[in-house]
Amino acid sequence: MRVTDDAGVKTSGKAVPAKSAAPAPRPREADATRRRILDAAKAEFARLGLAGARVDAIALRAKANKRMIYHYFGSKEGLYVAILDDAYGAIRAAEQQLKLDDLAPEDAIRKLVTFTWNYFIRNPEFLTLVNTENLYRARYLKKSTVIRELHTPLIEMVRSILERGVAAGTFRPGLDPVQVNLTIAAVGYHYLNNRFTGSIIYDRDLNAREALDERLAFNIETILRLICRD
Amino acid sequence: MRVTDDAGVKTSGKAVPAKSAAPAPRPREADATRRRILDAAKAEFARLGLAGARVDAIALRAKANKRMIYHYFGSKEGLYVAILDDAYGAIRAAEQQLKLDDLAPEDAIRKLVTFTWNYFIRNPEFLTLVNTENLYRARYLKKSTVIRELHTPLIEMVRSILERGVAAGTFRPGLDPVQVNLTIAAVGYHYLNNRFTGSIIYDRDLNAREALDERLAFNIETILRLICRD
DNA sequence: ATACTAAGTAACTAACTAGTTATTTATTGG
DNA sequence: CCAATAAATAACTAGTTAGTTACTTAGTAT
Repeated sequence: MRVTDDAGVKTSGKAVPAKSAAPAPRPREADATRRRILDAAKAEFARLGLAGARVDAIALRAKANKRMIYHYFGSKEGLYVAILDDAYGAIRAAEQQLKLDDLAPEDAIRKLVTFTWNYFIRNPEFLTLVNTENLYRARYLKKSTVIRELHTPLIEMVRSILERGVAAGTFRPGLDPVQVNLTIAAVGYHYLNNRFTGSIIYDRDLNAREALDERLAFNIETILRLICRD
Repeated sequence: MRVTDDAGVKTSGKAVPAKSAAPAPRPREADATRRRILDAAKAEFARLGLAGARVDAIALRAKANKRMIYHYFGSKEGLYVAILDDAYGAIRAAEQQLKLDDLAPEDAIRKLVTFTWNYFIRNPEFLTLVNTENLYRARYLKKSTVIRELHTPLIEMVRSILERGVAAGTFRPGLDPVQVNLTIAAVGYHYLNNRFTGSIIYDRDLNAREALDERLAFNIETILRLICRD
C-alpha cells in the first residue's frame, strides 16, 4: 500500500489522475472483491437459504458487479459451495485454537461445551447454512473436496480428553467420542437454531440474556453427567 | 356414494350421463381437494423450504388447479401458515396419545425420548418445516392463532413425571421441565436433522439402521443420567 | 324448475431471476 | 512501452413464477 507513497513520481506518469470530472476511479482489487462477494453471499444464503437468496442482492451487498460472481464462482451454486467450504473451514480453524490438553479433563469438557455454544451464538449463519445443506441432503457438501480433508481432528481431541478422564478415574470408560461430540453440539444447536419458534411454543423468551446463560449452564451439567463416573 | 345406485331413476334425469365422449366428469369434493393441496404443500415446503417450493408444483402434485390454492388459502404464504398449523397440530395430537401417567417415572422418560425420536424419524418433514420457520425467525408462526392455544400440555406431562420421580426418590429435585423437554428434543432433532452433513463430516453412515438404534439408546442414557439421582 | 353460490378450469400477465454479451479499463511480464 | 491478460461495467435475454381474469359446471336453498 505504501509502494507509490510519493504520488507516482518513480513509477509511471499517469498515476493518480486526480481529475474530479474523470469517468470514475476504478480500483482493481481481485482478492478484496472476491472477499466482499463471499461475505455478502454468506449473509444472504444464511438469511434466506440457497433458493431464497438472490444473486442480484448478493452483488449489490458486495458492491460488486454481478458478472464478477460468475467470473469468480461460475454459478450461484458454485458460490454456495464456496461459502460452505468457507464456513466449515472457519469453525475447524477456531477449534484448532482450543488448547484443551492443558486442562483437567472436566475443565476441558466445560471449555469445549462453552466454545461450541459461543461459536453458534457469534456465528449464527453457521447454523442456517448447515440446515440449508441438510435440506438438500448434503448434495453440495459431497461435491466439496476441501471438507473431507478437514475431517475432524476435533474427534481426536474429544477422544484424548475422554481417555485422560478415564485414566484419572473421573470419567466413565467406553464412551464413543463421536456420540459425545454429537451430543455437545446437539444441546446447543437445537436450542439456538429453534429459539424463535421455541419462544412462542414455550411462551418464554429463549433469546433473553439470562435464558441463554441458564441454558449454557444446563448444557454443561447435561454433558458432565453423561460423562462422569457416578 | 351408493345414493344413485340404480342409475338415477329416482333423482333427476340428467344423473350419470354415461356418454363416453362427454366433456369430463368433474367431481366436486371441496374437503378432499383442500386436503390434497395441504398434503402436497407439506411435502414441497418440507423438501425445498418456503422460498424453494413452487406453487405450480404443489398444484400439480395435488392434482388440483392452481387457482384452488388461492381460493382456499389466499396466497403461497397463507398456504404455508396452514401447513405450519397442521404440522404442529399433528405432533401435539400424537403427544396426547401418550399415556405416561401409567408408567414408572423412569419408564415414562424412556417412552417419551423414544416417542420424540420416532416421531422425527417418521415425520421428517416436521424437522425441515421447523427449520424453515426458524430461518424466518418465526415470522409466520407469530401470525398463527391456533398454535398459541395448543401451547404445551407436554410440559405439564414432563413436570408431572419429574414430580413423581422426585417423590419416589429416583429423580433429582429442582429440574426445570422446559429445559428437560428441550434437551430431549435436542438430542434427537440435531442428530436426525444433520445426519446428511454429519455422515460426511464424521465419515460414518449416521442413517444406517444400527447407527440409528445406537443413537436412540445413547439418548435415553443421556437423559436418564441428567435426571436421575446419583 | 330456477336463481344462487361454491368448485373447478385454462389461459394470461407483470415482475422477477440466473446467467450472458459486448465492451472498457487497469495491471503486468517481456 | 506495449501487447496480453485480468478486473470491472452496463445492458440484455430467455425462462420462471406468484398471482389473476374470465369463464364453466355442479350442488343447494327457495
